[in-house]
Amino acid sequence: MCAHTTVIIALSYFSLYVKKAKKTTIQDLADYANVSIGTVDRVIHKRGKVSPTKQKKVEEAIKHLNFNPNLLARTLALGQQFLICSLLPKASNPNSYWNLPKQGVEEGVRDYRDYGFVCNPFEYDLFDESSFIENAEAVIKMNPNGVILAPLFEKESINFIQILEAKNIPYVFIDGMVPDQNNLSYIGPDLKGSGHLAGKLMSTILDSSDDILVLNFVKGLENSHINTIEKGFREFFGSSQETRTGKINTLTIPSVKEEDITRELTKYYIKNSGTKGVFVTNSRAHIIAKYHAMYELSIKVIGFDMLQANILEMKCGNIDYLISQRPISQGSMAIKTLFEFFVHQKSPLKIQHTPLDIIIKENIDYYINFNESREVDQTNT
Amino acid sequence: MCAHTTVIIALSYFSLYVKKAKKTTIQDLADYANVSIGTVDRVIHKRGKVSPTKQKKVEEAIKHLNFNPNLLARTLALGQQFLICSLLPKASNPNSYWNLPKQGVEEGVRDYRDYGFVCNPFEYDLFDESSFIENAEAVIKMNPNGVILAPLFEKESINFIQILEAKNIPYVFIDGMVPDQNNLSYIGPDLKGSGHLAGKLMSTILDSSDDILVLNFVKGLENSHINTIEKGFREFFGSSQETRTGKINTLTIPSVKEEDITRELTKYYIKNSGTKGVFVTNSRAHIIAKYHAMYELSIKVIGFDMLQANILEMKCGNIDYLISQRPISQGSMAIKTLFEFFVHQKSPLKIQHTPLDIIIKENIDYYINFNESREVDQTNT
DNA sequence: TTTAAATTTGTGTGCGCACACAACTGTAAT
DNA sequence: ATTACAGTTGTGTGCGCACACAAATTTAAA
Repeated sequence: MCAHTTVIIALSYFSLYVKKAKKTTIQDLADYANVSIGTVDRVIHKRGKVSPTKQKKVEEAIKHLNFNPNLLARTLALGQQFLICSLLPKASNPNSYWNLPKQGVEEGVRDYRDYGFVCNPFEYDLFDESSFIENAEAVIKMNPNGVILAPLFEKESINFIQILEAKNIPYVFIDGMVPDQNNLSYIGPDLKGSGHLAGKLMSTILDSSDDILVLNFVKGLENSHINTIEKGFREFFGSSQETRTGKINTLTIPSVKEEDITRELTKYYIKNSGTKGVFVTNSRAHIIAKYHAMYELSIKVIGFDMLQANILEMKCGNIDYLISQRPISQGSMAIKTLFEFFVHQKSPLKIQHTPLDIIIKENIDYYINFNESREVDQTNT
Repeated sequence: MCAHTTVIIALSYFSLYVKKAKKTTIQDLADYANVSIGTVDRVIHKRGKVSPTKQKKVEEAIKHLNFNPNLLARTLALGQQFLICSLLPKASNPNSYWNLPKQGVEEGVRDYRDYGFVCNPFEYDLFDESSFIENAEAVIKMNPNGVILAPLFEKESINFIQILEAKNIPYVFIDGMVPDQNNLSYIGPDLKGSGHLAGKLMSTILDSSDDILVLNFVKGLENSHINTIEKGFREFFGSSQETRTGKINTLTIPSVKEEDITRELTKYYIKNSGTKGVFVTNSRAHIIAKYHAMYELSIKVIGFDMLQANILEMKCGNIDYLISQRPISQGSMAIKTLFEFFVHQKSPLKIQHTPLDIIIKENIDYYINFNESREVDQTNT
């Protein structure tokens, strides 16, 4: 203890102000309570085997000295690893939507690498349930500490979840969710709200007599939550003051092949020439934007997410609004949520809605690369 | 080395998959290069005194084994403290703008507490240069490791900065900046762009014949960057396709007292009854929103930032658009930037523009409390 | 050739914590 | 009174790293 004091004096001589922020350690607690650090340790971790007298003294010391354990030291001592498995749809190409949450997860893991966080990504085919099942089994085999899941296939997800719960593995949903589950948290948009917002935006750029098309580019079962989005969209116009005279139609194109899409759109537009606005319920607004440009149609377009292709079309003026649900943040927040849960022992909110960013030509540049802004890796000084 | 191997086997027996993520340590490097950790240390820190042969061997080991130092251990060993001083305007009340960056700074510091980050906030009077000078001197006296500065008083800021540079203390600007300085980074909005965006939004809700008022609530020298914002606003209409026939006037009210404001507004509106939209160049849009409500004027309002008062007025329909420049993020990013610089040795981008979020009634809820969403502090399991 | 002085290497300590283990207390059984 | 045995309490080790210092090696000087 004597030596300890000397050190503090020597340091405070060196830099007077800095050292007063000295944090209290378990040794400080032990000194204060006149016990050994072993006893302090027992109190902190509730291991029992401590006499009531000392128990109380230590607890008082913790309060009095405002003790907060140094998580760096704790992590170092425990040497634990946190294996996180993500189970997300496979991105069809380098610029497609599902790269973004994945990128966010990677960023998050990088932040917590030293805390022993490791991520093992699994990807399933968006159009193939059996691929989901296979990958889910692979995840289970890894016996991870935590799971990040985009539960696009509801039924299969529930099966998966049940195994996770049996093995006591916490999981968070991102991008979409299955209701009434014991997930640690859901991180993603309020789907209904996003449809509602799209409705509002559409109403500001159209007259009430204009016809609207709700366009679903979908294949197979991908649409688990698209229904919710469209419902929100229609609800907006239902509850709106202004009485619309224009129609709102829905067109679902169950294909992503260009010729199919072109044919279906042409069929639709020839029949519905009063269409003045299109709401695309996923991230593929760029497809119809290109179509409009090709046939010189001046039809308003609202879609989701800042894919490279969407950014381009917006800058050309072929997309009017994009609603971003911060896919990258979803990934990094999922990791951060698990980190807080495991390391800081904090239970997250069960629902963490990501903001719905309204993107137009005038503010799009500030969103591009915002997440990557700190990735410059140049040694300083 | 033998003992070491045994440990790995024993652990991998226990949990097969987790352990394969074992990270390489300086001891691994030493073993690989047939030197002691001391030599490895010298190579890593470029302390010299290493023979070329071993130098190369160690460097090869670093590459071959993909060594990344454990920053937790490093931080723990160094036991260093990073004292950050923030120098921001004082918030006039608990709900005013300047609480938000401050809050962000606090959040950031909490994240990096264990890394020895400590913040000492200084606040100056927004309307009093001498208060700035006093506080700047106090900051210098603290001899901090880094500084976060909102340089509202340009001249005084430059003086302050020069001292910082002489003492080799890195500093970041938030919210506003002084051009051509050696700041580590600027974190905040693109001011001109924010005016531009406001112009765009205004144009979507007004006819081209409507008159517009640009309203500056200002006192003293607070307006260093308000000029830039207004310039961006006017530039939008200058460059816009549509030829406006309506006027754009500017009114500057050099007071924050209610009776002054009411009088000036009334004087203005009586003379300019064609006014259909108001652009408030700072966070005080709620003031004029209340005025409009009182006198039953249906005039569109666009302003900045999600203060409690602005949120309320927006929900009542008295504010049409709010542009948020993410003040909380600015604070936390400033800390994160300094953290990356000090701990990870990463130089940040010199300009980190925060996104300009477009807030309307339909998406405002998703922004409220988004930053606080992970603050639930309940022990789990 | 011996000694001194660089130069290059290796070792020991501590950062704050968790955990295994050793060393104490006291009480009940023999 | 002696042993046994819980119930307590204290000590030692290592996590990965930085840094002070000691040891070993080479080189220069005498």
